[in-house]
Amino acid sequence: MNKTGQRLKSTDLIEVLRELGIKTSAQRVAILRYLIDNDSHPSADMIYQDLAPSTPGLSKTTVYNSLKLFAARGLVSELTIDGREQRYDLADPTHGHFRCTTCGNVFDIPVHPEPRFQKFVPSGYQADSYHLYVTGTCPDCVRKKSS
Amino acid sequence: MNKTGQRLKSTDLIEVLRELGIKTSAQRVAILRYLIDNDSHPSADMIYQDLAPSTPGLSKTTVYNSLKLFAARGLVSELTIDGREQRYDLADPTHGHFRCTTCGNVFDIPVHPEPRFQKFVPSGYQADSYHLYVTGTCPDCVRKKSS
DNA sequence: ATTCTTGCAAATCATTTGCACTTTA
DNA sequence: TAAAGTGCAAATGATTTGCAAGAAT
Repeated sequence: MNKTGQRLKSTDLIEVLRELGIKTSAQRVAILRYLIDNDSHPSADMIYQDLAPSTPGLSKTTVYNSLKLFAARGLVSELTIDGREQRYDLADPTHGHFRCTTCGNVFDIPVHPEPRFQKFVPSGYQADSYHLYVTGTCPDCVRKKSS
Repeated sequence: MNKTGQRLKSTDLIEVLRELGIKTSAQRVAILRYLIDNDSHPSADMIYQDLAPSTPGLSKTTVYNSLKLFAARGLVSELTIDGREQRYDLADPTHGHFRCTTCGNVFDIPVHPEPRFQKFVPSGYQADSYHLYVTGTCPDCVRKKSS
């Protein structure tokens, strides 16, 4: 379920892909829809597990292929937030990530004006993207610990 | 070779470990020295490959064990900067990282007053660490491209 | 029709684990 | 000497690769 609770029309998703020069397929549309509908920063495997029942014949290879392609086209960003596995997120430069070291969940944190990070980049370096990554305890886990 | 070009005495390294409640061993001292002498954000395997010739009998398992222990004690930080493998760095909250997407090298960037990131963290969340991660092109690669 | 995508299985590669042996405090 | 560390080899788990069959333009 996405933020607005509406199910996006496949034709809209197809258009998104076309605009990025990505050939469409039922699988790619399903994966894109999944990313839009879930704020869960999923791994390739999570996507596969969730989609497989409703997407007959979907293979994990295709999930990997599609995500890699989406990332190359700038549609999604690859979060390397956890040592072990790669996580994915719809590309959106206006937020960073907070990872709770207690429950392991990853939360978005708003980081509006990215340009303010420019000053940290030494001259000579050409920055393409900025990402703020914070580690700590989320509200739920803070509560549990204090009770 | 470290920044000052001096070879640190083993007794000093041993003291560092002891202060952190880490039992010492020849391997741990070698790994710590390596981290101090190299600003290369190495992976466990790079450390192993570089140290193996001069550290008879060193095993990759020990490199992993030591790094995990150092990280738990706050001596090093685990950089999850690349999808594939974990990278390590002497802990130092006063810098972020810049990864050149052309040559793959990782550079430190000074990010002095961390507290300035606090404002991005929504209330209720308890932040332990902040890390700014920038992606782009390093000066060397900028030069090569324009020539 | 031609080119790109898919999916299976096998291959890789980083990291972890089990366990007997060695070292440290 | 008790407790912790080490190293080998095997196990695990995520991701990639080769390749034949299927789908899109």
